[in-house]
Amino acid sequence: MKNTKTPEATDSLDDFQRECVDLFMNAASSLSLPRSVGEIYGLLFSTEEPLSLDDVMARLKSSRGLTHERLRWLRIIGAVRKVSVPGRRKEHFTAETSLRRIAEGYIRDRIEPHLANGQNRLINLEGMVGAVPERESFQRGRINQVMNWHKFLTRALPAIKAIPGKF
Amino acid sequence: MKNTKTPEATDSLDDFQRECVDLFMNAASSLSLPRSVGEIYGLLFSTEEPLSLDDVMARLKSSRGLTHERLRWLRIIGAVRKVSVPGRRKEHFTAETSLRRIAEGYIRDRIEPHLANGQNRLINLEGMVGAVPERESFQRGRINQVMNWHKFLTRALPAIKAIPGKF
DNA sequence: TCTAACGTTCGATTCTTCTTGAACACATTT
DNA sequence: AAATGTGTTCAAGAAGAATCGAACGTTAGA
Repeated sequence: MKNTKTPEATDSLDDFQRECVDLFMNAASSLSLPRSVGEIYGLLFSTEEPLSLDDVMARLKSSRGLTHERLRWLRIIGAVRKVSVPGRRKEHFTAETSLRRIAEGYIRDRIEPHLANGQNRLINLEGMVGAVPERESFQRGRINQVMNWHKFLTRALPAIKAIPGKF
Repeated sequence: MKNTKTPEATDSLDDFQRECVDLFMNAASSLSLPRSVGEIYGLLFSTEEPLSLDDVMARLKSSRGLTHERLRWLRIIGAVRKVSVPGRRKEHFTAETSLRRIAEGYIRDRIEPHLANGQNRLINLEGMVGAVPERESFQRGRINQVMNWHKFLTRALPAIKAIPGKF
């Protein structure tokens, strides 16, 4: 008879893990992220030992493709780290618990690119001002407004790194 | 022959408006909000005079129900203000241009409720610690971590109101 | 080199969310 | 009160996003 089970660690979740999975699933959807992102993060957050892709897949009963996709996203953002487990060939993953680092990654990958793009669009907008002369001053005012936002955000975002304290 | 057009103001957008609509539509979807939210905000942002629900509907060629729904959402968040236009019966709307106020509204309505809820869940989580004795210290560490996040966020969010400057 | 284990990609399917349009409710004017 | 203008709600259809699973690549060890 062949052994079809993983060597250690059960496939089912304990209460603590179930509750964490649920907690982060909710958090994810209230940030408008896919539920499965929160689900996976919650599992890793509540599990002491690093898990492989197959471990995660088995415990959350989701597909290989999806699990892979979400783990990759979490890794890019910096919410999950790849760790090598001695004696095992598979890649293993563990949760990053520094909110600061996660926020930095999220900002870097999801917000800053849009800010940079917005810069170009602003320049573009300026070329359209004054097609109707009586609206020119209103339109210039609006562009100014957006430039202020832009300036504020490009200053405020890096400031997060400078906030003291552990979080 | 009956007059089926609105008394003043054309139904079509000028270049400046079109560009703003597009700009905010993109911004909305990169914040994972419905595109139509950005579309409506962009129109109001780029239009000097307040617009009625029917004005918005006509110019964006979208349905009554949707336009109503989105305008209400924008109003609740505080990104759009209701203004009364003398001599007109309909309600009219105009864009709030203070990023600070918009952010405050968004935080108040979409983030703080989840934080409050998270508080309860944390208490709940604490009851589950130690079902397996050897995991107890790990689990306590995690709960501590989340409590730190919570503490940080409940301090950081109100701090936004205190940031000096116009934005 | 061959084989087996593992990681990655992608078309098809399922599920959510957005959007529409028409019905309803409420207020204002005649 | 009737008629008209206006605001709100909701069931059903359309569009889009999340998910699955099988096929394909890649790497490690025999």
